Amino acid sequence: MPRKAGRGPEETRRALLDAAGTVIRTRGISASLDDIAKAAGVSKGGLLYHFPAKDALVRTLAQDILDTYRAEVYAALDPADTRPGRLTRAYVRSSLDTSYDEVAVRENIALIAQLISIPEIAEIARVDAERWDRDLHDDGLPGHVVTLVIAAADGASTAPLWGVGLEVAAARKLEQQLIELTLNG
Amino acid sequence: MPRKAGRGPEETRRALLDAAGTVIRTRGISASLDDIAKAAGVSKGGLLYHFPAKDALVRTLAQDILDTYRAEVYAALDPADTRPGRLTRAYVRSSLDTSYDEVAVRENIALIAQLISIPEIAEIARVDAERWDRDLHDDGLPGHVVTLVIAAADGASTAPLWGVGLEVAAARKLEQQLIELTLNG
DNA sequence: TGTACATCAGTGAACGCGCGTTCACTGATGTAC
DNA sequence: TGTACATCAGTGAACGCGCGTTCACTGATGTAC
Repeated sequence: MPRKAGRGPEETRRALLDAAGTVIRTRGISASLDDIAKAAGVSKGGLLYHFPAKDALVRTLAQDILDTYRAEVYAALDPADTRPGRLTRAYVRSSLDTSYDEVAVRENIALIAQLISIPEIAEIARVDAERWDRDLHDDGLPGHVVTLVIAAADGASTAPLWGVGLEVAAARKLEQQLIELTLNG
Repeated sequence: MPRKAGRGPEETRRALLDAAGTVIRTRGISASLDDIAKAAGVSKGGLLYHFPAKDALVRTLAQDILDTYRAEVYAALDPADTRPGRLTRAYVRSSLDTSYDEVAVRENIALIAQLISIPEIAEIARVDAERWDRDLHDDGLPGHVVTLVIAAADGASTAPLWGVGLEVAAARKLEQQLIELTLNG
């Protein structure tokens, strides 16, 4: 049974990446290729046609998640906001605003935390983190304000990883406090 | 070759836990029992005498790390400090003060992040996180201050996990800001 | 103090299972004429 | 428009290796008398 009717190869590839995300999120990084392939409706061989090895799949997945998050933050930029710190505020909103896809954002952090034990992926994450560092420090705010606000946003969005996330009201309040710090800091 | 001269069974057990920590830190959770055992100067069978299965070893390791961290924070309590928020300040100092064993504290976070994909350990971490939540909110500070300060401390100490930690000067400055927030908040 | 015996703290070989990777093969799709 | 052929997008069986676990065995330590 070759090429599934109603699905082009690019869609299969996308389905495999998505399946890898959900399966690894629940079963951990030791999830088998078989499980991932099945979740995408493809045989293990089919998976390996698109990604020559597990490493390649997982590397692509990590990069994809980081890119998606960056795109989300930039999409959260407020066009009406022209004051210094607008990127920082978008970052805060993306990290804390529960109206987004709260679960997805937070689960992705847990997923990346798992993938990061693989050296190649640690390197990918490092490059991404350095880019955030540059971009956020070019955002017009004093360094110590950026450090505090971003650390708090990261801490809050990483909290579910340890088992207890913020309640919605607390997250709203924190978001408000952090935004204010970027305006009066 | 039974019982190694100059080392009692309790010391062997401790050596196995320490070895598990360092080996898993560098090679990830998929590190083999053979590697861990060798690092502790024991055979694989010897390891399994002390810990009946890999799960048991890793569970004990996780609990040990969490307990150690808690003890460190409580040891960092300032006896001269009787104002509200003293535990929160100890938490901040433990997380950020680079004079402690900075590397160890931060690497332990990375280690726990890896272990947390195992459901049993996720549960252990959740219980621990809830206990911190209670203890910190009984510390005499307004909830929104605790949330902000602890989130920032967590975010800063988790930063190395993503690849770029704070510079020493920035960490000092952040520590100072957070302490001030607990005093004037 | 010596002896006998039980238990403790391991050793190291063997087993078996799961999983990543390879490979021969296949039917649909795209292209040339 | 039909036909021939190449390539694409897979399938699924087989292989082999690593790793967790089991197990028979062992020499040192502790205990009773």
